[in-house]
Amino acid sequence: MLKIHNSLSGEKEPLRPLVPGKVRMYVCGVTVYDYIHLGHARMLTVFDMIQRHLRASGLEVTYVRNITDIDDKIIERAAANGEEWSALARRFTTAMHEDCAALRLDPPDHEPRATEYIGAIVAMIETLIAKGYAYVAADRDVLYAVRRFAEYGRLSGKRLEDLRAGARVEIDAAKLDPLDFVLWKAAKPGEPAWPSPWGSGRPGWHIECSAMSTALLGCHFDLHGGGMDLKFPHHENEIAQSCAACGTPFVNLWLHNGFVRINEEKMSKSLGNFFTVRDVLSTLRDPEVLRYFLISSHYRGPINYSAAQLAQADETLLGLYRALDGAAAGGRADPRARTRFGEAMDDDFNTPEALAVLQGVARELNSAKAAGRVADAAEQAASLRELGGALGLLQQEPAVYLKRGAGAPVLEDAEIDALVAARRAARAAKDFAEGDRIRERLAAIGILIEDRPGGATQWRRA
RNA sequence: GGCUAGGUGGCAGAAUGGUCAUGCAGCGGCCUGCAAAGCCGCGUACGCCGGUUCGAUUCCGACCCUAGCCUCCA
Repeated sequence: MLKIHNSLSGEKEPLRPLVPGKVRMYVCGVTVYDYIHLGHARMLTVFDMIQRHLRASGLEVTYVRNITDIDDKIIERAAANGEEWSALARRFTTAMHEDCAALRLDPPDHEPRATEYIGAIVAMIETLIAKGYAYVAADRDVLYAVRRFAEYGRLSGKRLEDLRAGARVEIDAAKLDPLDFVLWKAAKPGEPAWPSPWGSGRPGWHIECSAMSTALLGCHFDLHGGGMDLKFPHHENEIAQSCAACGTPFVNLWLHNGFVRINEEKMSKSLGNFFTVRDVLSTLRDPEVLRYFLISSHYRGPINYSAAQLAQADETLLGLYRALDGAAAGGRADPRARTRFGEAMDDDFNTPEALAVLQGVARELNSAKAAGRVADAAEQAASLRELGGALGLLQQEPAVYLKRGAGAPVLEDAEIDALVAARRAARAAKDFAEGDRIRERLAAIGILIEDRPGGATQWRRA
């Protein structure tokens, strides 16, 4: 039975889809004004993992992940570059898609862009004004009147008075309440703008998500996710907008992933301590290492990033591929491993536990290989591939994976094969000194030799 | 200041009221010409102080510490 931690209640709850067998899920995607960083990578990977497990559980999933392609930062960055804002947004959307593909993320079923939904956004704001939840301020911005929504603060566990007391924002004279937020921003000269009943302007960030999720999933749907930092105010505001406009409940389960930290601090642009996905990937043997690292701790907890941690993930993944290497294909997965794995994943997507199941399978696989139990080994290999696949791992050809190194190769594969053959000949002639010399020469350039029973030799890049 | 998560062995990281997490690193053994890989085994881990209990890392309370949110943010 699948249980999921709901940010709304703070407890694990069974997933009860509104339409039996079907799950509608919305995740706040990225604002495309720069290359995505590791924080985005974690969010994207976590919800990809979740989406995969829901489907693997037999549910029909509609996964929506938006793109914010118009906002202040896009406009600023484009102006700084002397670039058209829409060109910049397109450029970084393409870059994000490349990074997602490298991480082997399934594309969402829908990937709406805010600028494609201006009509729906304007309509929703009109409804909010008509129902008395929004007002046009003196500066022509349209604001949401937070005090009109009784439930405001429920998701984040905050009360309006506390928020006001701690508010670090300067009181804006145009606002009825300091916490009122912008639905529609009146355009300043030279800024991109769309026509509206309140004059030309552009949507605020919060209303985009409400309008897009409602347009694609309806007023009331099952799952909504995003990074921890979006809980307040973004998700709180979405609830206020959607509930008020639709007059129905909005989302049943809210999921929030933890942060990526650098030296125990949140990684963020403002702290200047962020790493882009493409920079990190360029240092790795394979993007799968990053994926493994990102799911090796529970999605809700923080994860501390360092090169040492990635090296550890690399070593561990390598061990899994080594186990797979040389095992016969075609076995059937072990039902007990499948059950243990499923139970771990059903328990609020406990990927560390699921990974531990994989390790157990790998150990049995290695034992079977060492004992020459070919059929056993094939069965365990099938388990590893199937369960690894459920996490988006271990789908590559082991022999190919093992030979891949992190940087540019010093020697071509064929040259290495020749040296390995020379070593084999030397050893066959009992010239161990020569054999060892070759091995050391290869080791010096990061090529490691592993002799297999029966005289075969596997090499890999360190 | 308000609110919310946490503090587990050298490192990373789960579960759990009494028995094994798991991985990386380390040590010993087997295997190997020697290695590597693999397998087997090893290490008195649960922030601090009280309480509940036959028994607490696990439940309760106080305290200390860390991180996050309260402004854009995955």
